[in-house]
Amino acid sequence: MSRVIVIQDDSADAVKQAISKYLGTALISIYGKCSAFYEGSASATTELGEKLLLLKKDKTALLHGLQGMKPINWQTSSAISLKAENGELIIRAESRTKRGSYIEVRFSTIDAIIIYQGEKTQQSLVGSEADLVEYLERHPNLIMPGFQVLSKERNTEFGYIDILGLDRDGVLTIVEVKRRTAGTKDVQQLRRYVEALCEQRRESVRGVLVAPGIGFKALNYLKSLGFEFKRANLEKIVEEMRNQSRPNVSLEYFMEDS
Amino acid sequence: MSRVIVIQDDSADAVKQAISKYLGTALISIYGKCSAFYEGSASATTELGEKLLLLKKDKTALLHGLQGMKPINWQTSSAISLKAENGELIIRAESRTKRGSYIEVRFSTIDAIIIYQGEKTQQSLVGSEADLVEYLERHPNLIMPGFQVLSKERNTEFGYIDILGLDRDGVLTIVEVKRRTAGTKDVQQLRRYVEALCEQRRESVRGVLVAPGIGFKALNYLKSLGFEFKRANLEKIVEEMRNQSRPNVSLEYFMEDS
DNA sequence: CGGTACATGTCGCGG
DNA sequence: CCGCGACGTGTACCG
Repeated sequence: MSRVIVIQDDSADAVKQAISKYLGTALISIYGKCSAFYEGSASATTELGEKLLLLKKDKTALLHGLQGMKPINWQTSSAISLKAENGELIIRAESRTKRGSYIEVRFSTIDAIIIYQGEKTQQSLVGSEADLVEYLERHPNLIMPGFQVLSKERNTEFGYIDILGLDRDGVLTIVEVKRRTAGTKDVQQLRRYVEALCEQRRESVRGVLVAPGIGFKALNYLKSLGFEFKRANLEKIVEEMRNQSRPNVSLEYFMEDS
Repeated sequence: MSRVIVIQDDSADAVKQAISKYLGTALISIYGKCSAFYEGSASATTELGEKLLLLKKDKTALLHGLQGMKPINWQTSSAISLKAENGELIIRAESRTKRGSYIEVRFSTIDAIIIYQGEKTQQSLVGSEADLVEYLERHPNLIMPGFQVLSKERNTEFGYIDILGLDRDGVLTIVEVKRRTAGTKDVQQLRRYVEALCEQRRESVRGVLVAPGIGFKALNYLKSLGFEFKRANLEKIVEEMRNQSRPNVSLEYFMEDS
C-alpha cells in the first residue's frame, strides 16, 4: 500500500470529502490559489495567490507561500472545519486553546492535493543551553579555578539561576550561561539575580557571564556593575559533547579571559 | 499550462534532474522517507521516517514532520546541492551567511515530488506593537490623563524607547508598550531606559509599562523599582484600529488600573 | 555586518 | 492551565 495519495482535477466538493476522510491521520497538502484571513492576537489578510496549505496529523495548519521560512498564516492544535461554497473550498482552523483565534483559507483554485501517511520520527539535538550548563557543572574548573557548584536547581525564588556556587575564596557566585553572543538583556538578567541574592544574604555576590561572545555595550554595562565575562569556546564544547569523550586537553583550552 | 507538476515512481537520478531544473523558480515538495543531519549553532540528527522537504523559490529549505508547527530542520537562504548515491537522493542546504551551517537530508524512499509554480503574494497585518504605539500616541490620555507625548522617535541614544513624554505635572515619563503579557525582561528593558535617562538629565524619571497583562514576578520587580503598570485592553484597541473608527466611547473604556 | 527589539513567535518545563 | 525563559529562534530596522 502506498503512503501517498495524489488528487488532481476534482471538484471542491470531492476534495472536501477526501480531506475530511484523512484529517488527523495523515499530512494533507493542498496546493492552490487562495486568500486567507487571520484573527487572534492580531489580525491579518493575505491576497489571492498560489500557496500551500499543510494540515498536519495533530491538526496544526500551516499556510506557506512560495518564499520564506515562516508560514504566511498558521494555527497550532486547531479544530478544522471544511466548507464547499460556489466551487470554492473554505478551510477554517480554529484554536482549541485561544478562543476567537482562527485562520480561514479560501481556495478559488485547487491544483493538487497530497495525502501523506507516516509516523512521527525522533530528533536529537546537542548544544542547547541546558547541555552547556550541564557540561559546566561537570567541569566547574572551566568557569574559574577552584569553583565549587552549590546548586544545580535553577528555579530559585529570585529566578532561573543557571549555576550558583562559590569561588576559590568562598564568595557566593552566580553564573549565567548563554549559548549565543551575550547582549545587554543578558547582563541585566544576571544583575537581577545578583541584586536579589545580595539583598537576601546580606553579603557580596559575584556575577559571572559565560558566553561565546559579548556585545560592546553589554561588556561596558557588565564592567560598570562589577561583573565578569568569561568567554567559552562553544564550538569545541559542543564537539566534545557530541564525541562523548572526556576532555583530555587543558581545561583552559575551552575558556579564555575576555 | 499547469502550475503543478507531479512526479512519482521515478529513479533518484531522474528526480535529481527534475529538482535541479526547477530549483529557485518554483516551490519543490519532496515526500519520502529520509533521515537528516544538522550542523551549525548546534548539532542534530533525525531518524529515518516519513517527512516533507520544501525547497522554496528563495532556496529556503524546510524539513517538516507530520506533526508540529516548527520544521524538524531548516536552512534559510541556502545554497542547495543534490546528489544521487546508491539509489538515495541526498540534498544538502548550506547557509550562505553562517559558514559551517548546513542541513543534509538523505532520502531512502521518495514517494512523490510536487513542483509548484506561482508568485509571491502580499500580506497585511494589524495589531503589532508599532500599531499600538501609534494608537497610544494619537490618544495620549489613554496612558494617563494629561499625558503629553514628547517624542515618538524610538531610536534614542539610550535605546529604543517606545514613547517619551511628560505627565500632568511635567515629570519626564518613559512608556514601554507590550502587546503581550509583560515579563521580567520587559521590566528590565524599561529599567534600562529610565536609568539611562535619569542619569543624563539628573532628574527623576517616571517609568510606565503598558500591556494587556503582567506576570507576578514582573509586577513585584516593577513595583520594587517604583514603576507603574497600566493594563491595556488590547483586543478592543485592535478592533478599533481595524474598524478605522475614532473612539467614541469613554477613554477609560480601554484602560484599567492594575 | 553587528546591535537591538519584536513576534499571531513556538516549545518545553514546573508549579 | 499559567508563568517563565530558551530558541539552531526568524525577522526587520538601523547604524
